[in-house]
Amino acid sequence: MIMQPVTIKTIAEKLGLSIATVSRALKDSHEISAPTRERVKQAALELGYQPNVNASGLRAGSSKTIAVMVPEVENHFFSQVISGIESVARANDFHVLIYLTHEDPVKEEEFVQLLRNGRADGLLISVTHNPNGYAYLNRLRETGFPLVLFDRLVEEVDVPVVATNNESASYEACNLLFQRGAARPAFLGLDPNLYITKTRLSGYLRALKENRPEMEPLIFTGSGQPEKDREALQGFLEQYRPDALFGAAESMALLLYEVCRRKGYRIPEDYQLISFTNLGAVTFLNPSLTSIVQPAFEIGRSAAELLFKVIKKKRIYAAEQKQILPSAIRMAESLKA
Amino acid sequence: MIMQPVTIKTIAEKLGLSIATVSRALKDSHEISAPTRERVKQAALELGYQPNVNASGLRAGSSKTIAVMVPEVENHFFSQVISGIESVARANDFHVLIYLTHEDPVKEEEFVQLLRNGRADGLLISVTHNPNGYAYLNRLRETGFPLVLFDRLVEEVDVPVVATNNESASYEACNLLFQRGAARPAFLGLDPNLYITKTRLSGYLRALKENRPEMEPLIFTGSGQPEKDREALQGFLEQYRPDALFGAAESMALLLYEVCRRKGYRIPEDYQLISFTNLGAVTFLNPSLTSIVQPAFEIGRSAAELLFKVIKKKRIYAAEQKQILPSAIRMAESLKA
DNA sequence: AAGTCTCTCGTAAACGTTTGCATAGTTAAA
DNA sequence: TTTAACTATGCAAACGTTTACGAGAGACTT
Repeated sequence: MIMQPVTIKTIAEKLGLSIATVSRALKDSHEISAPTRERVKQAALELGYQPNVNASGLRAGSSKTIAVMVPEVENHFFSQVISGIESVARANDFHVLIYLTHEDPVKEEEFVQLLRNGRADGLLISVTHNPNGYAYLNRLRETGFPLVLFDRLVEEVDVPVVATNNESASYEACNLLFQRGAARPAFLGLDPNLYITKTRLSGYLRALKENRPEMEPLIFTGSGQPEKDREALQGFLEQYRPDALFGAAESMALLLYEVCRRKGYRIPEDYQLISFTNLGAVTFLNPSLTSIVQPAFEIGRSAAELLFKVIKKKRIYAAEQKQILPSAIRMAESLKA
Repeated sequence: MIMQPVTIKTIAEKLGLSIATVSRALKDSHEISAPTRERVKQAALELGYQPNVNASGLRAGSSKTIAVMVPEVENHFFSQVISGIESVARANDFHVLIYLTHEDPVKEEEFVQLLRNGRADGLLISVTHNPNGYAYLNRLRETGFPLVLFDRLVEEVDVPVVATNNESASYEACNLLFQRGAARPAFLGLDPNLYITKTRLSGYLRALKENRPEMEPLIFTGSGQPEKDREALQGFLEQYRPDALFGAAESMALLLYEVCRRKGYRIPEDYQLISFTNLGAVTFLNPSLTSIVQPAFEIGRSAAELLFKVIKKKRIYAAEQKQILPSAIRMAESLKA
C-alpha cells in the first residue's frame, strides 16, 4: 500500500489553515500565535511530515549537502578523512555525497561539472593527477562555489586547504633512517606528479643533502599496479642496492614486504623501512612497520569546518587559509635499534 | 566575480524561444525541429548550462540519488562495499549519499526518517543492532520506498537482501580448525544480536556438534572497545584454555595478535586462528592470517543492482530476492600444517 | 472618534523544470 | 476547395516550499 506523500498542504487542509501559516508555524515564526503553532506541529508529527528538500532547495537555492571527491575509499587514509568530514556535516545538519575518481582526471572533471546544478553547496576534494591542469576547479571557484582542497593540493587553485606536513615529516623520517645507520636510503613513491609525492620527495632530498650530500638520490616510482610494481621494485633493489627505504605511500611499503617474503630478504636487517600509512593493523605486520601516521580524521574534520565557514560566508583568516596538521611517527620493528 | 546561474530561461531568451521549446530540445523531443534542436544544444554548451536538480527533482518526484547507510567506513569490508555500490550508481547516472550510523540505532532511525523527503530514491543499508526492532524500516518499505539490505540482515523486514554464506563459511572454517588438530576451538565475535554474529556462531556450533559433540561451546563476545576487549579476551583465554580460535570479526582476530604479542603466546603453536577479514594486508601479519574473505565489492554491486531493479520497478524473481555470494578461505600461516 | 500599532493570518509570486493543451502554419487527403 | 492531419512552437499549470505584501481585528493613543 503506497501512501501519497504528506506535504504542507496536507497539514493546512487538515487544520483549515493556509499553507503559509503552516510553513511559518513549522519554523517557529513569531508571526504565528502560540496555540496555532502547537496545533501545526502536533499535526506534522502525527502525519509524519517531512519537508520536501527539492522544494525548499529550489526555493532557497541550496541543498544542505556537501560533496566529497576522493580517488578511492578502500584506502584507510581516505576512509578516515571521510569519517571526519561526515562528523562535521552531521553537526551542521548537512548531507554528504561521495564521488570516487579512481585516479581518473576525466571522471574528476565530469563530477565537478555535475556539481554546478544545485546538488551540493560545497566541495571537498583530494585531486587526482591531471596533466591538463585544473582549470575546471578554478572555473568552479570563480562561480563562487565553496571549495576546499585537502591532502593532495594544487598550487594553481587559490582556495583554503588542509594537509599534513609532508615535507618536514618526510625529512624527519629520513633523518631517522640515517640515525639508525642507513647508508643508502631510497625513496618509494607513487605518481611523481602528485602533490604528496613531490612534497615527500623534497623532504627525502633535504635529508639526503644534509646527511650524505655526495650520494645520488635513489628514487622508485610505482604505477599502482601491484604485479607490475613488484617486478619493478625487485629490479630496483637489485640494481641500486639501497639499505633503507622511505615509503611515501602505504602501498609501496606493503609491496616491499611482499618482495622480501618472496626473495627471502629481511626487514630491518637487509632493508630498514619507514613509511606513511594509516592502516592500524601495520603494528601486527612481520615485522611491525615504523609508520608516519597522518591525522586523517582531523584532516577531514578541519577541511569540513573550513568548507562550512566558506559556505556560511564567515571570515577566513589568513592563518586558516592553509592548515597543516602534523603527522606522527610511530616506532616499530622495521627500523634497527 | 560571481555569475548568476544559467537556466533554461537564459537559453530561451538568448535564442528568442520559449522555455518549453528549450526544455524539449534539450531532451531530444521529436516535437522540435532538428535545426532548432541543434541551436539550443549549442547554446547550452556555450553557456555551460547544467539543469537544476532541485527543479527537475521536484517536478519528477525523484532525485537520481541513492543513500547508503553503514555502521562505519573505516572498515575495509564496508569501504569495498561502498566502492561496489558507487560503480553501479555511476553506471546508472545516480549519485551516492553516505550515512554513518556508528552502531547507534537512534542515529540510524533518524537518518531513515530523513530519507522520506525526496533526497534519495532508494536506500542500501547494513543495519546496526536495534533492541527496539526495525519498525522504521518497515514503515519506509510500506511507503513504497525502494530498500535493499546487505551484510547485516533483518528477518522482520521483507525486502531483497544480499549477503555472504555466513553460516556455511563459518562451518567450513571451523571444520578446518578441527582438521588441523584443534581440540578446543573457540568463537570470537562482536555483538551477539547482530545477524552476522548469529549466523557465524551457528556455523561454529554446527561444526562443533559434528566434530566434538560433548564439548561445551566456547564463546567470546567483544564490545568493540579495544582496551576493554583486550583484558576480557586475555581472561577468556586463561579461563577456558582454547587451542584454536574462529574470528567472526576482523577486529577480534587483530585483538588476538595484540594479546599474543603482549603475553608471549604464539600463533599457531598456542592458538590456531582463522577469521573473517577483508583487510588485504593480513597476508603480511606475523604470522599471516588465514582468512575468510567476503566478496565485498560484489556484495555492494549486487545490492545496488537489486536496488535499481526496485527503483525502476523491474520484476524481481524469487531467486534474486535473497542473494548469497560465497566467501573464500585464503590459507596462510595462522593455521598449523 | 479617528488614527496608529500590533498581532495573526491569507494571497500570491517565485525558485527552474516538465508537460498537457492550444495554436498557427503547412501539407496531404477528399 | 475544404477538411483533416501533422509539424513546430508557445502558454500555462504543476511540483512543494518560502516570503513579501496586504488585510482584518483588536488595542491603544491623542
